[in-house]
Amino acid sequence: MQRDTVQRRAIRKVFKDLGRPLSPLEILQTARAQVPNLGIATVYRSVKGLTDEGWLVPIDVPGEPQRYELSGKDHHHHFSCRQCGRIFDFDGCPKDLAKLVPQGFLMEDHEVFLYGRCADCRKAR
Amino acid sequence: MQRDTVQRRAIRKVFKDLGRPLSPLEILQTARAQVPNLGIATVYRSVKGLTDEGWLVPIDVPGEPQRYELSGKDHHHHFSCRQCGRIFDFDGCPKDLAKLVPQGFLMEDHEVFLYGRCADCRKAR
DNA sequence: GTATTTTCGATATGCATTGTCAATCGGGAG
DNA sequence: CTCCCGATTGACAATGCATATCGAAAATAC
Repeated sequence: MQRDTVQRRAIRKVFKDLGRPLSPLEILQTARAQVPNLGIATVYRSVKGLTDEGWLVPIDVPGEPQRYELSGKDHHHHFSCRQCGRIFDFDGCPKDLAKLVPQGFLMEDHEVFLYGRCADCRKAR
Repeated sequence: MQRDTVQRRAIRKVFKDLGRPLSPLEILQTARAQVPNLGIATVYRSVKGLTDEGWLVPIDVPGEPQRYELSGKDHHHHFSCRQCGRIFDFDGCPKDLAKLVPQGFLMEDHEVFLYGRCADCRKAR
């Protein structure tokens, strides 16, 4: 069974604190504040475990490494800040997607990505 | 200077014939109909050349290898068929994206991906 | 307390992509 | 048209990156 270790507690805390999709490297860097010599292998193992048990879900962002976020959120999409590289959630999605589907095609799912500057980066400069 | 070789002619022809975004492997497999022992390195080299001169543009599809398509098309997005794995273009895009941007964020760009079955795959079964 | 799982750190894998190099080809000079 | 040289090719090895695995040491659950 999955044990409750300081490393896994730290990783879970990182997700609950930041509340946005994180890459393995972001998880590592943030969790090291609590567990200084956390290994990247442990991050991958824990993420895999947490994904298998459904606590995390994988997120694919075009041209970026795999990220993960807490499962169970409402339907939403992602905003990528070109300056700081962070990914944020936003609620809602376009309502007129069905009109765009080509003749004869069947749409089962959709993804929307917005790119730009996040509030922090706009303020910073 | 760039020479006009049978390999590059074949690769350009593949893009003009298929008219959809192609991965290096798709290019290789299709172009081998004309140039049987075309090498993958040549595909990468040619694609890089064609991209540098602006004839191709790179396309990132979440969770998939890089693809390329002819430049100069009108604004459009991509449909990914879950059955055959091919990527198709579709025109137009949602008009109500601006409403979705979080407070204080600046949207500079957007991407939309649709997933499902293409017309061929729906017919096939 | 003891058996078992988990960790770390290094090393290994899988994959897409790039480099190497001898052999070949393209295309302008003659 | 033919020659010639540098650009290009194809096979293969090498890289880069994300991810997985290994074994000894440490931590956890019962």
